[in-house]
Amino acid sequence: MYALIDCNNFYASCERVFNPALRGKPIVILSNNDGCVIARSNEAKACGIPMGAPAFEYKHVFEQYDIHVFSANFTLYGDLSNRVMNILSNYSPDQEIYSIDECFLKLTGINCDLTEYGLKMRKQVLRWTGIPVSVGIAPTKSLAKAANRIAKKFTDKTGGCYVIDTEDKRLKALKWLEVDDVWGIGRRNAKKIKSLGVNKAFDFCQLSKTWVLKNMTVVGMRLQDDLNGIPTIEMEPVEPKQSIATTRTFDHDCRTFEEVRERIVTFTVSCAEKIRSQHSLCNALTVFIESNRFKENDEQYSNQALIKLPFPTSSAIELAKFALQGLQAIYKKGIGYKRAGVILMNFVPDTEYQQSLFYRSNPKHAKLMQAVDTINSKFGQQKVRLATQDKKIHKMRQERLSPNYTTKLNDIIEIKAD
DNA sequence: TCTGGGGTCCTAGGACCC
DNA sequence: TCTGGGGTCCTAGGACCC
Repeated sequence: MYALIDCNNFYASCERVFNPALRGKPIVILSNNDGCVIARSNEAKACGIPMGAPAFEYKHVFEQYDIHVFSANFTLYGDLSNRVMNILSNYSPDQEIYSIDECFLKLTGINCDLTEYGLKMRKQVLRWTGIPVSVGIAPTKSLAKAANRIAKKFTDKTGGCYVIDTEDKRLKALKWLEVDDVWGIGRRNAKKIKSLGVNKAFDFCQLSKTWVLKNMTVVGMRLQDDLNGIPTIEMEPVEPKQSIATTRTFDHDCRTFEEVRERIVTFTVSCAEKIRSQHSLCNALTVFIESNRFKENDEQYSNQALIKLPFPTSSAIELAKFALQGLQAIYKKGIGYKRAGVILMNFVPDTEYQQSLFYRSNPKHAKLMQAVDTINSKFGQQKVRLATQDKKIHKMRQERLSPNYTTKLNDIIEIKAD
């Protein structure tokens, strides 16, 4: 059996942990630059605020319903996530952390009553961290996802844990679950499936293999089996990432090459720091730039450049040079750029790689970067920067940021008493 | 004025090989 | 008039997830 444990309205719950007065009140969390709504409490959902709502368009709704608005505080959410995952790891040796707010546990060899087991997890996480979670348990991962949905939707009845352990329960769940809510069926495929008059997960399982293969590739066929109770989607071991990206939407349109160049270098430096921390070197990178798609009257342009490196490296200095080659190749004058990014890929471990006959990474850089990483981790992000980066650190708009309650040790933080 | 970010997997089609 | 057959590797783009 597999369990899927999912934190309820995770970001909103994190804000509530240290500000209990917010319990029962509507909360929304905004993306970078306070752009879009990326998380909502149940109360905020009830006010009709959709996921991804642009903050400026919904300003009046926030005021009308007295909604508490927060800038995303990923430091806080990341730390609380670690605590939740740590607790849950005690319930099975086989844990897959699937995202910041959910994980799978393989419950092989657990002989007690599974509903009790799930409720125990929920209770302990709530008491130790203040984060409410829902637990779904079933014979396959996609069914555990479905069970989790039931647990969450009918918390009053289920107490926050639902187990699919009989054929009757499996069929009942699939006949209840909408096709668009099936894990692995996205907007595009849901539309295709619905055009056949199929609306429930159960009916999706009845579709012919030929149709599924043709329209949804082998991914769809695996999902069908998994929903039918044949475990097909396995636990995934933690492995180093295959690509690492830093991408941003800017708070204004950048119209000069220098401005865009500075951002690209900063993104590259950030990516380089990330691959070093997973002990990889990269062999290729992509740079992309995009105009402002919301300004329909402006000339639209977007492009990307893939640069293959002559040698594998994780040196920010070398990577920045290659990234700028890419930028130069695609940069077009006269465009207002609104978004850009850098993606590193084709990784090899930093301990074992093929030396090129003619080119190699500057051997001094490895030590230099190590020193930079040490300094920055001790004294704060970007204390040591490349000269091509901006003199001042690019500050995001974060007008409603909560304190880093759990990770900021130097400051005294006032926590409101419950 | 303002509109998110970071990943994975799969496939079709092109380039190349003998 | 007529133009082989069977592979592999790579990449861009599209689907999905949170």
